[in-house]
Amino acid sequence: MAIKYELIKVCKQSGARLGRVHTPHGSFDTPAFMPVGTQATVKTVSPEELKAMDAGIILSNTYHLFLRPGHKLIERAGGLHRFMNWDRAILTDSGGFQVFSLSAMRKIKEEGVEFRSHLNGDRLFLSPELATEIQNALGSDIMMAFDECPPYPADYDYVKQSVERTSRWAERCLKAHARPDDQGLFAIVQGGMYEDLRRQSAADLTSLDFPGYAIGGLSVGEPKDVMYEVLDYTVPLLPADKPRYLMGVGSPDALIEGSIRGIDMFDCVLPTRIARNGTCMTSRGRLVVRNARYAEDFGPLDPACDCYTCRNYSRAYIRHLIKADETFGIRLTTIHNLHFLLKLMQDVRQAIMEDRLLDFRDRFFAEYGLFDNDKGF
RNA sequence: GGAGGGCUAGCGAAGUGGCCAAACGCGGCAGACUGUAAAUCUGCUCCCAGUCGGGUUCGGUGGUUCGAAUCCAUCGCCCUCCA
Repeated sequence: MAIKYELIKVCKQSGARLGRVHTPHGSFDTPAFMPVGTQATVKTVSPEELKAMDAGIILSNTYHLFLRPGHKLIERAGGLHRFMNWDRAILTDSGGFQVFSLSAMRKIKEEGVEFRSHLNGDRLFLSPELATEIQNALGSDIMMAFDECPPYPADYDYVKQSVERTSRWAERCLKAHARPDDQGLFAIVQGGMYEDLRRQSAADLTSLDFPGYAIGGLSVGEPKDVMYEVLDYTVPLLPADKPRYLMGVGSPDALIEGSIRGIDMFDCVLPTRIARNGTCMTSRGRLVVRNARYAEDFGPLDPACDCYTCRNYSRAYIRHLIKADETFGIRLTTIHNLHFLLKLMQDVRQAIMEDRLLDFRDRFFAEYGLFDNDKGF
């Protein structure tokens, strides 16, 4: 087995899990946040910078690399790790999310999904077998099963057939998987906001014994309390000896709430995307550094932060760079936001170790508020 | 001295009798962003009210007209060419 989960400790106060996931490219501690590098790069930052901020695993994307530059090319380059000069763990998403995000230009069939390339309109076809073959060629440490991520809201009958198809597809991925000793294949539990469908999905997939399980189809527009409710009844359906991965979640409050509910892995484009759009995560809430109020603010983004950006640059300077379209500006905000989340997860792990994650959450929220609130300090 | 062209909202630039408070771009202000079609997208950007609505504009002034950024006269300023 390529992927092993080691449970280190359960927080007595919250039930959260402290653990370690072992991969062919090193281990990472959980709960963990995984930066997203869709096109074989975490936008604007180098592998060295990612390591400096303690990223142990990053994401990449099957659909995007299949289109460009092509998985065969990456295979010839010696695999994705070598191609992008990243020697720690890589998780590749299967393209299932693109079934959701590119819904206007694809058609779902039992065999797979027909896409029109978002780059040039080419007709493409992605199936469980092809998504698996591509990920085998890329050589990621963790591969994801090709799933269908239904939108929110979606009616019960639709989600039910989607769950059943996702289960059939997961089984096909498992069969097609050519390198189980080198790469772990995770299945994705769907079921929308319907408890019995989540139960059905989890039962289907856990019977196939994957080395890890993801929860998909959340953070697609539903209210946060709905997402937490789904987690409350879905996480307990997953085996305790395997990592549990909540896909697409990355606001600071949700990382803490997810950890409390027993999630081990998270990924999200939020920190990197909002960074490029001039918004920063700070210990005191969201800070839109491009706002005029920071034009002459010569202090750091977050006084409580010790990242490269906060140690060396002011809000006024970063605002100037972003307003002037200088790429260094979005590099600085990206570095800060990633550091912020990675550090947050370190703090979460420490709190689990000391059985005080609920206390930590309360203190964090008192300072931070919810992600939506800009305290604008 | 002569001939021609021009002056429109913070900037650039359309508009050449009514559908014009005036396209579009830039700049400015704000918002959104959650397994990345995103260094993107959306809204606002003369003044007051801020839902309706009201007021003052298209170099200045004076005309023509039911009606003028648009036509006429005149003044000012800018640019090009010839002397």
